[in-house]
Amino acid sequence: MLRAPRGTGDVLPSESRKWICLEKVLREISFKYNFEEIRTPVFEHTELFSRTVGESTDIVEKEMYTFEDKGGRSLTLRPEGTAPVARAFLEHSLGQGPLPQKLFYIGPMFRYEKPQAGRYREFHQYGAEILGSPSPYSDVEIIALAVDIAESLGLTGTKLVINSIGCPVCRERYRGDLIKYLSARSDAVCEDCRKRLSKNPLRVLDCKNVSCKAVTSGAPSMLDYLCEDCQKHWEGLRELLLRMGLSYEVDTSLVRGLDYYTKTVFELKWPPLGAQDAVAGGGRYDGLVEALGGKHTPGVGFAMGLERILLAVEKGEKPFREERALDFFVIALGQETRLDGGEKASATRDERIPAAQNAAPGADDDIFRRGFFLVREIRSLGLSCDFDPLRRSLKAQMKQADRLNARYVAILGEEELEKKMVSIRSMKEGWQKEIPLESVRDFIEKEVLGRGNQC
RNA sequence: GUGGAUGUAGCUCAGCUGGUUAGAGCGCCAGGUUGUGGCCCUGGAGGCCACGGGUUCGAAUCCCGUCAUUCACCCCA
Repeated sequence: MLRAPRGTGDVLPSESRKWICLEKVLREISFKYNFEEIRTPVFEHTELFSRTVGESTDIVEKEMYTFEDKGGRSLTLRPEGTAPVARAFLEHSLGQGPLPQKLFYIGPMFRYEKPQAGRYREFHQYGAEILGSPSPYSDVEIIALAVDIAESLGLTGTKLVINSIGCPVCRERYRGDLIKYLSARSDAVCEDCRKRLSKNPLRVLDCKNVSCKAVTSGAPSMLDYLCEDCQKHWEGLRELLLRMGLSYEVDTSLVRGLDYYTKTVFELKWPPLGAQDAVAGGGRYDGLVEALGGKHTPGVGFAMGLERILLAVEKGEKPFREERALDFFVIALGQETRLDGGEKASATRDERIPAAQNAAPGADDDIFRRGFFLVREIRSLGLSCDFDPLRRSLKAQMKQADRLNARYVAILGEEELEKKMVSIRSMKEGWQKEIPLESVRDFIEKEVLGRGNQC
């Protein structure tokens, strides 16, 4: 049997309802913060990511889905959303419009990684970006948005972790000293870290290896190297967070894996998730737009892993309900109820269904046609409605209606047809009334509509 | 990429140290009710026991390999 590729998966109806709810919450909160949605392509020129995310990062080095199209272009399925937004910002000169631009996106991302709880090869991210504001107020707005979303979804007890990794100027100074410090102790760190030392020394800081931790605990801290501008920003950020009542933890080993970050970096963690507990992560990227050939345009943003969020929501205080609901189910009853002409129950499904499709039109057709018209009429009133095309027994159809969580059932049989009536039954309240065919519409408008149907 | 665990019906799982017709619950279909759902009862459909090889008189069961799933490391959302 052919299966979905490793690290990918189908979202079946019971799950897709949760996705719809989640996306609705995300959009509502985004609009509340005055962000507008942007949709960018699922693939981009490979160069966009290699230039911005960084050649030596894991993402670019080994996780990208890169391919050549028939025109010989090197393209890559986007592994993250910020660089594409920055590209679109430039391409459409959004910088010429009012600043800052506040944009959010929801969509699939791709990373060739070994799948694990809350980590997939195709995954979905929500992200929000503020372009054109250097103010720490924007940092805090981004963080507040992330926290607001988590709280709205019932995730209590999230942990906000922040750090500053400075700007290219002060980071370079720090980098020099850090390399000096680490080189002197290179035999005490793990093999991976010895490689990182030359490529990306900051990453040694968040190595979990015990001996590396021992070494890095005494290492110089980036926070002591911040230049005046970065220092002011860092202090402004912390003061604002404090005043907003957003509690945080400073973790100088928090180094985000993407090269474009400057100054503020942060993560929002939700510990019950286990190993993959970062539910949102982001930071400031003041050099990104410039690196893509634009004017200097500061930016801040974050991204949220939606599969991970969904996992968390299930474990949290407000899990999504997955109940389906139908307003009406129309049952048409003829003499020959079953379209399969009484095929043995032992027949398999596959054998029964073609029999149903080949049934010859009979005397019952009038009833079924009227039933079908009724379905259309109910739908035209704005209600959801379904019927059984297989002409099963009344009992079977009632059962089906029950399973579909139908609020009402309309029964159209010979008895009703003779009297030109329809039986309407409330599945929840249990009553059943006969209504003249021609006033069904009125009845539904009066009795059914307006009672409300919660989404 | 590294390490561990697991693969039996649509789903969740039994199947003892190898022994012949592979089970349960839920779900699905039908009947008990000549036209009424939920509860109950009865019957039915549905399994190359992940795949390939090996050991054995005999393998779902033991061994090896492959693939998949999963947890952790790495990294990240």
